[in-house]
Amino acid sequence: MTEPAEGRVARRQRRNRDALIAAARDIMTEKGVEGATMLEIAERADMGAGTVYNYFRSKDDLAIAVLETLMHDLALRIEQVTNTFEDPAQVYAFGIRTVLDTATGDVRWAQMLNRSEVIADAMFHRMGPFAIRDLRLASQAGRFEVSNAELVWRLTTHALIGASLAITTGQLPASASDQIIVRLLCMTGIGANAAVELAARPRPALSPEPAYRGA
Amino acid sequence: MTEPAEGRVARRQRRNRDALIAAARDIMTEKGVEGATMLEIAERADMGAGTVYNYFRSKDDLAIAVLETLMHDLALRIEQVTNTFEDPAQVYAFGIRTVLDTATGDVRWAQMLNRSEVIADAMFHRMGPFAIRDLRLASQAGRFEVSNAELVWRLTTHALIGASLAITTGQLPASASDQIIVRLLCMTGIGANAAVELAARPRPALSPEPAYRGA
DNA sequence: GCCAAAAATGAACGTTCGTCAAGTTTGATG
DNA sequence: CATCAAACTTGACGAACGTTCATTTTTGGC
Repeated sequence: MTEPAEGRVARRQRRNRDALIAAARDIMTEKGVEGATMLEIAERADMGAGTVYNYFRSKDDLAIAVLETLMHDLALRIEQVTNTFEDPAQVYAFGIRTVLDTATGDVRWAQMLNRSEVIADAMFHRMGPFAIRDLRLASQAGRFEVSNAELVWRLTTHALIGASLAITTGQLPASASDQIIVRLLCMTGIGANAAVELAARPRPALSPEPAYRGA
Repeated sequence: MTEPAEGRVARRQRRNRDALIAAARDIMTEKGVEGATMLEIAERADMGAGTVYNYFRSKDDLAIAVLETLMHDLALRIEQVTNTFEDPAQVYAFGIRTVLDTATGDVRWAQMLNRSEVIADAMFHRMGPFAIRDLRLASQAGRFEVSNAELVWRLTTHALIGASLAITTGQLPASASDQIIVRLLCMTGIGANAAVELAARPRPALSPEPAYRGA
């Protein structure tokens, strides 16, 4: 059969896969995606260079997997803070604000921003379940006017990554963050005034990032 | 002296530069940006491989120059149609709608979309003077509520390119175009209802693209 | 303990971008 | 017109990359 059972083999393969992602994440953090070579990644994961291709079809595939771990972790940490909020619109606002701050402040994100379409796509899929849920909740509560939450989230991810790139490359000042969030909130159909108010609310701190222990 | 006069040398250099852009545009149209090699481009422009680097610092520089010619041409053709419009908000709406249709329908654009950040940046700079002017005119007329037109345009370019990429890769249906334009118009601070109305107005056809004759 | 099948290996391959020393053209000057 | 320095062109070249593949090693059911 093609899938007899989830046995020891599958577990070992998952461990190797995770080791590769961890190694790639470390090296790509130091040298950027293009600067990281497949040979170096394989060596840090204690494998031959060819073995990597048993787990990832290409270098791009591996880079995407790395990004997805970063994003999933961030989404969970955001949720830890926002699940005490009263206003569902504020939950969404806090989320995109935190993503913007992380993308521009965290070196590991900043060095990957020049692969915009890959990052935006990963963000759409990995953080989408959280963001789209929040958009829908806020719409049901009458705070937002979003008929197609997926579409709004898709546009928001690209604009968010683009804005982050503009900030890290100095084309936009970091002080533009507030205005960026206001305009992204405008896409939810909320009025400009309400968006300004929403973006100005105090934001509690995120919990620190836990150490990576694989998947 | 460094710049004695605009003589024959400068003219020949511009001809060479234009020939390079034209050659690169052709080959990148056929094979995409990554598929085009510097050697092939140089040969089609009748130069040695090394000569290209006298005109463009890198392959990226050349790709950007190609994009900029496409965008400038499109901006002029849009202007030809919209300068008869009464409503300044409609001018902007027609512009972004046309860009979206072109980016998803024209093969030459579609094949370059996977370099999102480069395309978006070129669009920001080359079409920005037109778009930002339109945003300001519509704001002054009380149709939009935009305090920072540059920022809105920056976010719009990235969202627009991202949406185009999603459509060409099949992640979004082409029928989502209307909703995309509505949400991009929302970023101008106009209400959701007004955005829907604006996006639904009839759009006259664009004049056909003139043949490329260099610069 | 045996064996077929799956996984790992790392050297080799084909391409790539960008560089460089050598040769050629240019145009102002005497 | 002859001269010459500066600017330009050239194409072979280097270094490095992602990926492949024949070979070896490991695996796990019998």
